[in-house]
Amino acid sequence: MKKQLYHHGDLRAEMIKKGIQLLNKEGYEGFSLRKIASMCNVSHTAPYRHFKNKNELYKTIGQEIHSKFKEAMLDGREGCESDPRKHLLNMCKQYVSFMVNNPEYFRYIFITVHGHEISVSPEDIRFEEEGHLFNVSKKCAKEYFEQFYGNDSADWVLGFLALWSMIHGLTLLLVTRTIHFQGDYLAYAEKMIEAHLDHFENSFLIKL
Amino acid sequence: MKKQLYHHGDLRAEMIKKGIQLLNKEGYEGFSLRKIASMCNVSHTAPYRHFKNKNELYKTIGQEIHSKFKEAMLDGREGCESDPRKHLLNMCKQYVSFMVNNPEYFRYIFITVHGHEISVSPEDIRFEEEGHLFNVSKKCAKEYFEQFYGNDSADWVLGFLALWSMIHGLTLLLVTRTIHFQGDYLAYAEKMIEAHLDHFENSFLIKL
DNA sequence: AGAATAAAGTTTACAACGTAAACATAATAA
DNA sequence: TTATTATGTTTACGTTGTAAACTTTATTCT
Repeated sequence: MKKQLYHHGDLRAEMIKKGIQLLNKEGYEGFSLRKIASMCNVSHTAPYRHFKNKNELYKTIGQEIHSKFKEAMLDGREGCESDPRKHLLNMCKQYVSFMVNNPEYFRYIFITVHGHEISVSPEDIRFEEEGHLFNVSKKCAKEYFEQFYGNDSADWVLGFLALWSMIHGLTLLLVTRTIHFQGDYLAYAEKMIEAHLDHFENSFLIKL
Repeated sequence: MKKQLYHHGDLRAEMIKKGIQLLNKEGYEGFSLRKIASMCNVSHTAPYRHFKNKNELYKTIGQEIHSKFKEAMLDGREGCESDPRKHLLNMCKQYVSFMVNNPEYFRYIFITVHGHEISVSPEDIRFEEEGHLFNVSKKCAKEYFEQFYGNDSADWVLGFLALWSMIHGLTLLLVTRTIHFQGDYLAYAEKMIEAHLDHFENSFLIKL
C-alpha cells in the first residue's frame, strides 16, 4: 500500500493495474468497469470518483501501455548506437514482437483509441510531446535515412512512412491472426525489413 | 419484397442490409441486435430465428463487405491487363482508398472479425476459397513478381508480404487517424508504392 | 381436404453493463 | 471543533444479449 489514505488506499492506481490484467485476460469485449471495481473490492460506482467514465480509464491505460511499449523499443538500442541500420532494424523487430506478445496492447494504442492525429507532410512531422513514443522511432529512423537523403525532408518522410507502414501492417496481420507463419515470424519480419533496406540502399547507389 | 413468405418476407436479408447501415452510422460500438430488429419493425428476439447470436450476424455482414471490397479491387484492373506493375499499383490504391472511404469496413474484415488464419510459408500460400479476396490480390502480385523471381517462391512470398504489409499498415494508420496528411493521401500512397517497386526493381538490376 | 409439423415471430424474463442521483463517511482545512 | 471536500455506497434506470415459453403462419403428410 502506498498511501493508505481514505477508505481504499489508492484506487485509481489499482484500477489501472487491474484494468490491464482484465484487458489481457478477456480482451476489450470483457473489459468492464464493474468487473474492475469488484476486482478492487469496491462498489461498482466507486470508479466514477477517479474517472469520468469507462473511456477515461481506458485512455489512461492506453498511456500506460504506451510507455511500456516505448521502453521495449528502447531496448532495441543496446549495443548498436553507432550502427544506424542495425539500430533501426532492432527497433522494428521490437515493435513487432512486443505487439505479438501483447496483442491487446496493439488494439489500445493503434485501433480502439483513436485520435492521435499525427500530422505527416513533407514539411513537418509533428508529434505531441518531446519524449513521445513516435519521437523515439522518428529519431532512430532519421539517423538512418539522413545518411542517404541529407536534408531532403520530403524523401525522408516518405522513407520513414513506408517502413513504418510495413511493420505496422505486418504487426496487424500477425496480431489479428490474418496470417500465420509456419516458421518463426520474427525471422520473416527480419528478412522483410532487411530486404526493404537493401532495396533502398541499392537503388540509392544507382542514382549516384 | 422478394418472397412475402411468413410474417415478414425476408428478415434475414433485411437484417444484413440494416446492419450494414447501422454499422456505418454508429460504428461497432453502436451495433446492436435490438436496434437492428427495431429497424426491421420486428421484435427484439426475432433475429434469433436467423442468426445464432449477434456475432453470427456480424460475421455474415463481414462476408458481404468482403465481396464489396473484392469488387472494388477488381475495378483497379481496367485498362492495364497487360501492364503488371500498373495493375498492381492500381489495386493497391483501390485497397487504400476503399478502406479510407469506408473506415468501418476495415474493422470488419481485418480487425474485429478474426480467424482468417491464412497460412504463409515459402512453400505454400493457402487461401480459403478459389474466388477469395486474397486470391485476387495474390494473382495480381504474382504476375508482377514472377517477372523477377521466376519460380523462387520463397522470395516471391517475401515480396508479396512486404508490399501487402505496407499498404495494410498505411491503411490502418489512415483509418484510425493515427496520421493524417496535409495534402492528398492517395498521392502519398502512390509515391510510397512506386518507390517500393522502384527500389525493388533497381536492386534487382544490380544483382544481374 | 384436414391434421400434424415445422418455421417465424412475440412476450416475458433475467443477468450484465454504463451511468446518474442521493446519501454516508472519512480526511483535511478553517 | 466545525465546515468542507474527497471518497465510497446504495438505489435506480435504461440498454444490451440471450434463453424459455408461447403464438401464429406456412408446409407437409395422410
